[in-house]
Amino acid sequence: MMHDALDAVNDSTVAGIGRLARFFGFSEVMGRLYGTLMMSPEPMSLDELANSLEISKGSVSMNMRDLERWGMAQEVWMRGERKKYYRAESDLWQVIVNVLGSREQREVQVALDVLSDSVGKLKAAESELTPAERELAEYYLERIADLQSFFQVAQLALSTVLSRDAELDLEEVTSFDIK
Amino acid sequence: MMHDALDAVNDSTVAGIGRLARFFGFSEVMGRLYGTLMMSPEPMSLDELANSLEISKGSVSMNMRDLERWGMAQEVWMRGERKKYYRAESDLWQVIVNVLGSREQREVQVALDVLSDSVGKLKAAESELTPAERELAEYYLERIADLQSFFQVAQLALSTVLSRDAELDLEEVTSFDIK
DNA sequence: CTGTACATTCAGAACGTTTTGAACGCAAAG
DNA sequence: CTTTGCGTTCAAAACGTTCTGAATGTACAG
Repeated sequence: MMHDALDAVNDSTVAGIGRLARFFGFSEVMGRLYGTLMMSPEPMSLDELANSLEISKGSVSMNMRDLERWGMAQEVWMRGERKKYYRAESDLWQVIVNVLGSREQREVQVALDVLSDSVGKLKAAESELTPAERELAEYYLERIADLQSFFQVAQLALSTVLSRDAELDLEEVTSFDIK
Repeated sequence: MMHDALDAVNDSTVAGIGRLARFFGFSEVMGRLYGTLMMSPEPMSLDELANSLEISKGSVSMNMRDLERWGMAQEVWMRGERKKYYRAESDLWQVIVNVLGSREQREVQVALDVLSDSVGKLKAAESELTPAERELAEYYLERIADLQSFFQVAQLALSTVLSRDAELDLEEVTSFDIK
């Protein structure tokens, strides 16, 4: 009923975003739902989504909840309708900021905490160590210092990205007009 | 036999790197192997690794091959030894450059290729479309343009990071001496 | 209050991934 | 040539994750 090319483009975009989602540690279904919404001019109901992706309504329900949690989709109230409708957060930079801000930043912080805890343990135990153990402890401290530097850079990079105005970046690059 | 604190630090570091590996889309075992090597002052043999992590030799063999492919570990020839020994690539920036350079960059390129293919399809089909379909095609082109901008920024960011001297970044931040 | 139309939950099934260990290959030593 | 010690492979098993669909919850309409 609809032109083949439209279907094909829709499918490959949805598949691509699904792939991307998986790559970033989300479920593939989440990505496909997001892609489907993004390619729909109108908000879609749970049933429409389940139908479009040929998955169960239960799965749609749970995955849409996750998408909402990540700020990747929002509920839309359609007057006179009892169904829930969703639309994709269309500002991709907002999505990135949401994910980096809550997930990645927390991850880095946990890593740094574990490392400084380790340093504490090693220093506390220092006096009880044999000379051979002490040498190993020194080695551990060096390796841990490397990891700390690494995560500190990551943290700095994250907060830099997060404090930037996303719109600006987008403008800059689109104006390059790379073919 | 070894002091508890040393064991505890080793374990939590190995676990942390395993967690991180999983987070970045690698297998957790790969991360733990890398962590174990990084925390070992001496190169380790497959048997030592299998023993240390309490996993099968087969698994160690396969995962070490992957680690080598990613440039995260290197084989070390010990003279007079028939065993293979490995050491971790200790420059974390080199590891990042390896991964971003081969994996992420390819991923972005694939996405961009699919998108421009879609644009081609839509333009080619334009003349065969009904007015309603044409409107949808326009909408698709807008969304695809958004995605293209997004991936172009990603590509730009990647090549910027990759062309930088990694050592430099590390210095900059360590000199901040963030507590 | 009852029926209807939806959304949500969750146990079990389906599925995909990872691990294991036995079999095999290979090279050095005897 | 045979044995020994190691690494590699791969089919089967274990495991973890995701999906399904029936049961349940919820809110509105009549």
